[in-house]
Amino acid sequence: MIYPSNINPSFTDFAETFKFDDYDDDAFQMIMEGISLEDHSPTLSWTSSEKLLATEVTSPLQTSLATSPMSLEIEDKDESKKRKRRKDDQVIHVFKTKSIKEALDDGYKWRKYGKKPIRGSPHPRHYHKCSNPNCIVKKKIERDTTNPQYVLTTYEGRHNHPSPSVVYCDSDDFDLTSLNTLSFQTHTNSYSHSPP
DNA sequence: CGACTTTGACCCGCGC
DNA sequence: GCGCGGGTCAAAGTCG
Repeated sequence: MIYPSNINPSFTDFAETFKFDDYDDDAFQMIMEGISLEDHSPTLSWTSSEKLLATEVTSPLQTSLATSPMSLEIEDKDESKKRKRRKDDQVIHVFKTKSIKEALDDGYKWRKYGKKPIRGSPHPRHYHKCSNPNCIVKKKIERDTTNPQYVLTTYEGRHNHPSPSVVYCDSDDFDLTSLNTLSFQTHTNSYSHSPP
């Protein structure tokens, strides 16, 4: 089974999303495209412009990584083009999230350092850096031009420190022992994440 | 007062 | 070489 290991909302937000009976009324809708709210068994589907390059996730515990962007890697044409100008070991993650809010809580602290109007889009792009002085991870946030309901969040690099607000899980369904090592395969490399 | 946001200026890569 | 557009810097403003 493939799980969207996401993405941005803090685990708290993520969990709450699945509890909403009438989520349309909530100011914050975070529904990843393709997630079934009925059976709580998420499956993935992405827009045709995106190619899912990492597909295998081993357990529902992936949802516990909602606080961490080190998960799935999605490549679209533009990002692939831009990547050529980046360092070889640069890791890019693009997440598409249905949300009214643009500033989704992913558990890390970010400092905004720029905002630019994007040609062809009525919505500006926001630039953020990780607030940790020793961490060079960057995040770009913009609204999907074709569907403004969605927010595209692009992460560049990997955090070299734990999230200041990690919540791994609080459900009986989760097997904590599985958290020791979670591995992912991307098109550029494979890596694993061990929680602190 | 420190942390964060805003915003105009600047830098740089790319296409022509 | 030049212009355009995306990305970054840094000073000023804001907020708690």
